[in-house]
Amino acid sequence: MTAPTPLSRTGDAYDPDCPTRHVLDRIGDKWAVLVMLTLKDGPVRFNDLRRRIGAISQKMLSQTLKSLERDGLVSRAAYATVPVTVEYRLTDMAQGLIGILDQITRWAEGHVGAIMDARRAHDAREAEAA
Amino acid sequence: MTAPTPLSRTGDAYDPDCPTRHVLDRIGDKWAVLVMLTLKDGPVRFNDLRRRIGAISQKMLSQTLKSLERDGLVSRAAYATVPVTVEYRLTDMAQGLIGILDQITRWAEGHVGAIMDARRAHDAREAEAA
DNA sequence: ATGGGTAGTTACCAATGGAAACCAGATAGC
DNA sequence: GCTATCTGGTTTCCATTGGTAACTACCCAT
Repeated sequence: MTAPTPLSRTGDAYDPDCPTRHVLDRIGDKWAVLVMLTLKDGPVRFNDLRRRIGAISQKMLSQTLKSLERDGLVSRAAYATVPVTVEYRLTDMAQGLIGILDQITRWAEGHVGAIMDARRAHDAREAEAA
Repeated sequence: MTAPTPLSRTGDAYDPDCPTRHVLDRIGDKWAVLVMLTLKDGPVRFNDLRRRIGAISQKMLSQTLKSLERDGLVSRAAYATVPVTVEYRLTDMAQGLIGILDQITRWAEGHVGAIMDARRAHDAREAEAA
């Protein structure tokens, strides 16, 4: 490292300055992934999202939607209906990501048993050692 | 599973009691993903992992490795060498997951430009509104 | 005028994450 | 013997984050 070198090697996710890392941080956001997955079958309203996800607070939902919108992954549309309707939907860019996210949920569903077994075995070994 | 009611619908990641959610939470862990990606080409020692990832603290690395080991995604092997050598490697189960994680990094690398553009456009609109 | 629906924001508090110090055991240098 | 350095962590403390619940604001129905 002789020079300033802000020339982020695109393949290197370890460099905190590498923009790829920002994207990875978005994936590494509990709620963002869940929100995107909830939107994959079409637009959903704010309170409807909240009810579907269940465990999310209004604050975190609002915050998560804002950052997803900022990143161009979700778009917001407000309609001047009786009580204001605000619909959130995935952008075209997000569609490709959803496919991968779906693979993860499928992997998770397929391996959740093995993971739970591993946990039980591990905890048993722990208890034994204690 | 003779237990009362925790009959989690396996397809429902929204139920906080659903075990799939636990797996998703593991993916939704910034460091866990980065650690697994670092281990994908073979076993790596503790301090070596720390140096490669760079931005991670010892505490978080230790914590992350422990939970990955508990979930059966990473295995730990200690060798009685001069200074103790501890190697971490991905388990067979984790190999399938790595493939999907790799797709995410590839997606991220391909779309990081569009995301940064979206952010800039969004921030410009924000500033204008203010 | 009270309750309920819409979509959020705000304030306050608990939990999490990060920085840096510290621990334990052994080797190497002076 | 004393200090430095390597290994792989643990502990401590503080800042940031996330969650809970209350509040805004507007409109409709009873």
